[in-house]
Amino acid sequence: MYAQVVVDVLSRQVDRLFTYQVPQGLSVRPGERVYVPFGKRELPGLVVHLSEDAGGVDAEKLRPLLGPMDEYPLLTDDLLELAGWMRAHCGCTLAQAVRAMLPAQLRSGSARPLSRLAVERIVPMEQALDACKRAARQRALLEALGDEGPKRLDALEEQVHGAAALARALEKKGICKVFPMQVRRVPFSDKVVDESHLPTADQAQAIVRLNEALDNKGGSFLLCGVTGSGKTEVYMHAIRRCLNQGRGAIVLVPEIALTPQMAAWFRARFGDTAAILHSALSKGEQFDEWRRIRLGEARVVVGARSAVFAPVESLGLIVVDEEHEQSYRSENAPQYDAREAAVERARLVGGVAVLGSATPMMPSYEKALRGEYTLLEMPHRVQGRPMAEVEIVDMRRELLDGNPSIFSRRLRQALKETLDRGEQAVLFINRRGYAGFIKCRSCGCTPKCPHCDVSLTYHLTDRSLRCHYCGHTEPAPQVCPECGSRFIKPMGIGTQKVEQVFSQEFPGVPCVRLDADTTARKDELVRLLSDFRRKKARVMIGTQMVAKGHDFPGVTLVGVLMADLSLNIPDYRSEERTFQLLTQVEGRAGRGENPGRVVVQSYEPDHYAIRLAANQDYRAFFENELKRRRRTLYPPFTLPMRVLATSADEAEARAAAEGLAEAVKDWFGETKERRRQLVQVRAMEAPLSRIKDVYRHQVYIKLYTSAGAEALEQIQALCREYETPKAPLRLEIDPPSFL
DNA sequence: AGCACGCCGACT
DNA sequence: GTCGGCGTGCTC
Repeated sequence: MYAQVVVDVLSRQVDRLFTYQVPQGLSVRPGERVYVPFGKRELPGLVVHLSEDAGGVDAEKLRPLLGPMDEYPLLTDDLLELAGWMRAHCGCTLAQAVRAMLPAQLRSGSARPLSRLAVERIVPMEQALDACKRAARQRALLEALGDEGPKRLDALEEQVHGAAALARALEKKGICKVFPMQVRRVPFSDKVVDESHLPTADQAQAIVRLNEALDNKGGSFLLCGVTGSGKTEVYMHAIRRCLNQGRGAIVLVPEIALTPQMAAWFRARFGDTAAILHSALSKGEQFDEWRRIRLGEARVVVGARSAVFAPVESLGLIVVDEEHEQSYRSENAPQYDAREAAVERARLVGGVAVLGSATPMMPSYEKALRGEYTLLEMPHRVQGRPMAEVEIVDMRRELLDGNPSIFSRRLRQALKETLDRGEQAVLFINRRGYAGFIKCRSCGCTPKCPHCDVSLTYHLTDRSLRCHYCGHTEPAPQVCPECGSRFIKPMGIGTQKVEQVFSQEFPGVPCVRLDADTTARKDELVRLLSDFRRKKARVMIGTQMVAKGHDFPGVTLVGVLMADLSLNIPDYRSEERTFQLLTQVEGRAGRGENPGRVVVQSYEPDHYAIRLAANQDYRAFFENELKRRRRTLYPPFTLPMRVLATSADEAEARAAAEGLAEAVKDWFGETKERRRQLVQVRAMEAPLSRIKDVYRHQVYIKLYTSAGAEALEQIQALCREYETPKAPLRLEIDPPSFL
């Protein structure tokens, strides 16, 4: 018998399977970890399959594997297949893919199942009590211990002081046994509360379609439902169906630590059947949850991105909630996209994948329209609640009318009314826009790159405007090129500023500020959120994080201070992000009994992203944006990518980038067909041209979507060819930013 | 990735 | 004469 093994070495040069003899009398299964001799070393590896013959390799060369590392296979068969898919689609090695699928603690070796001392009576109760007639406290311990097998000493200590010492004494007498008992670190209540409401018509329809798919061959779905339409309820029904079929389910959420309600819900509804995986758990807790899943004790998994690899046996359903969230893309190797991995994994197991959002990513919705996913729409809120009423305030007008404050008259008035009624408000400011673009306060225009249709970035050092995509540079204008106004200057205010102005205008009103500074620690963030939910604060001022999926029933007013900030960050997705952000933040208003109201302040009040977000009209936004993407050649019509060359030696970085750019140009120039696949290639300095004395050059490459896997592989191969030990090249496909 | 083997400068 | 620099090359 022979085993094909992925050896735990990350290098590309060993990115293949190695065949080992399985020694007589040893049995290993696919998915199992084994120790193998590798050169002079002994390394962990993972068996991917077994065969009767050596598979063409010279049988003399084959060495025997040393033996299994664990008691059971760590990966399910579908995960082994998924690892192969990742190598093909994420440009990672098999070993990297496998590592991503295993809890980190398994590698460090310190992953011992946590055990606590427990005590168990080993003789009949009567005999035991008889033996300690004169020891009242030992008898007390025996009684506390009762008849139901072993109990943990730390639990007994609460009833009988000094339980440990007493137990030792009883052990000496041969009455009891003290031993370490394995415990789970996260205790769950196993009460199952089923509070399912009668589904709305929208929900019922979605549920029917998902059930149908679960009962048959599976499929991929895009659940597009407005904020407050009750997508979670739909997930719940699908999960129940799946469990009833004897299969398991995975629910991915963007950042579970921020939405403790989600975890609480699942615990309440599924009790011990649910496992929660997220980064706020200790490594040990994560491992315990992982093991419970692997051993089949937990069959519903809720977790962040990496939970898509949870080793659920006979998986039937994967839900990706808020599928538009950036956090589903992994930035460091392996660079996978959890949405794509979810769809692929569901396909491998013949199950169902559901991507849900009020504002799906452009490519997802486009796939749904093309039929790659089945589109399920939920255009109405539950219980017939109306969408919040959205008002857009033109900040150019405010300036003209002599109000230079960051609060418009409308917003100030609305805040006052809301606070007078004893209700709560959220003030949202998108600080990511701080990246430094310039904007004319009179006409609202922002200079854009003539080649790339993204905002130009203001560089203070030489007062220039630069394009982060193509490197185009021009001097910053003194007067607005559109209207001649002198009020053209860098934009951006922060949360501190808002807080300061707010407390001046509304003295004594308690407010919380929520941004990266105040929430460096996760528990601090959770505390601020719960303070606000419990109404200890009346107003919450925050960045993006206030927009995300929170349910604050007391909030009836949402103020968006500068809707334009995210509109002008130099990224082709800034229109899409602005629409998503505004739609989500507007969805925070009026989730309780009282109707919601939203005031959006903007210097570009007529921009389609702002207008259509106010109407919560996803479809119209999509159509509009798709037209722009077609015209400006961005996804889903093209695939932008860049190769980053970094080196302590500037000349090396430049040479690597320029060499690669030439080679790419040449390769695509070779045939007529390839020429049609390429939009552009260009080598340049990276926008952040030096970080910590490491020089950065980049090659910007844009391909038409028609270019297949072959083109991508070629680019990867050229990267390997043109990198040097001192100037490594890293390919980033559709990177989140070009800095 | 490691850890070899392999061929050229300053030290006991 | 050796110890040791890190440049290629292989690992079932």
